[in-house]
Amino acid sequence: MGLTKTEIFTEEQNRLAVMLKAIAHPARIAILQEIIKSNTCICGDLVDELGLAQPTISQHLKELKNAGLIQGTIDGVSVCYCINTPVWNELREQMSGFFAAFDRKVTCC
Amino acid sequence: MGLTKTEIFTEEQNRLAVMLKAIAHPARIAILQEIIKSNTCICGDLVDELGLAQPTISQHLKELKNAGLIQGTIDGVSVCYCINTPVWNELREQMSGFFAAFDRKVTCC
DNA sequence: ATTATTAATCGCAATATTGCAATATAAAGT
DNA sequence: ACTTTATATTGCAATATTGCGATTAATAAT
Repeated sequence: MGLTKTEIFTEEQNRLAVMLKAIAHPARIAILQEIIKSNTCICGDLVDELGLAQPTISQHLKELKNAGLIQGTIDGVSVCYCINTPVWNELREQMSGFFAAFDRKVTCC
Repeated sequence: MGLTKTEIFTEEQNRLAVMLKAIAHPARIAILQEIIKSNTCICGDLVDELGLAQPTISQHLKELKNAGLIQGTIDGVSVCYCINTPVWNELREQMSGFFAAFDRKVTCC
């Protein structure tokens, strides 16, 4: 085994899991924070900023891109990464729905 | 290798990664949604609701509990699970900080 | 053409995750 | 004490993730 049973869950649940899984790593959180702070980022900047090797950063960027959270545009020799707004908004809405659902509950076991 | 370099990241980044990693699975998203909807939940309800075996649900509950997102109270033969409000609020604030940081940015590469 | 510069890919070893059958634990009812 | 009910733990096979050295690809500068 070792394979997630995606077929028994809704499309929304699977989508949200993919997006959150992409963020759920300290390096990728740091990368996203850096991109948000600087608006755009190239791989080399992140290698200098965080203490990780270039292939490692490149792979994390790839995972964030696969999840749709960031987009990369070729800019000469380098690649310019930035937040992919539509997907970012999708995530924001999913999460706020999540939080809103609990919002006013206080009673617990 | 195969070990995340937690030491080079901030405490906040690592904390957020742990919380998001716990949520980042469709089964655990479904479990959290069910708990939020019903306010409290026992393991057996979730086994009936989702199509997963009892040990599998139990393990997912354990991971959510380890991350601090839920808490379980023994209630006779069963265990009553509910959202752990302080940690849930911590997550909410971290995420809203995240979203707020990007909020008004539109320019991209 | 040659050489930097920048980023992606490959290959690998170490480790983590996923799902479940089998089993164990523990409280409640008889 | 015995049985039922509800959950946790163990052990295992399949798969996924993590990090990086070595290499490759592709553009830019000389």
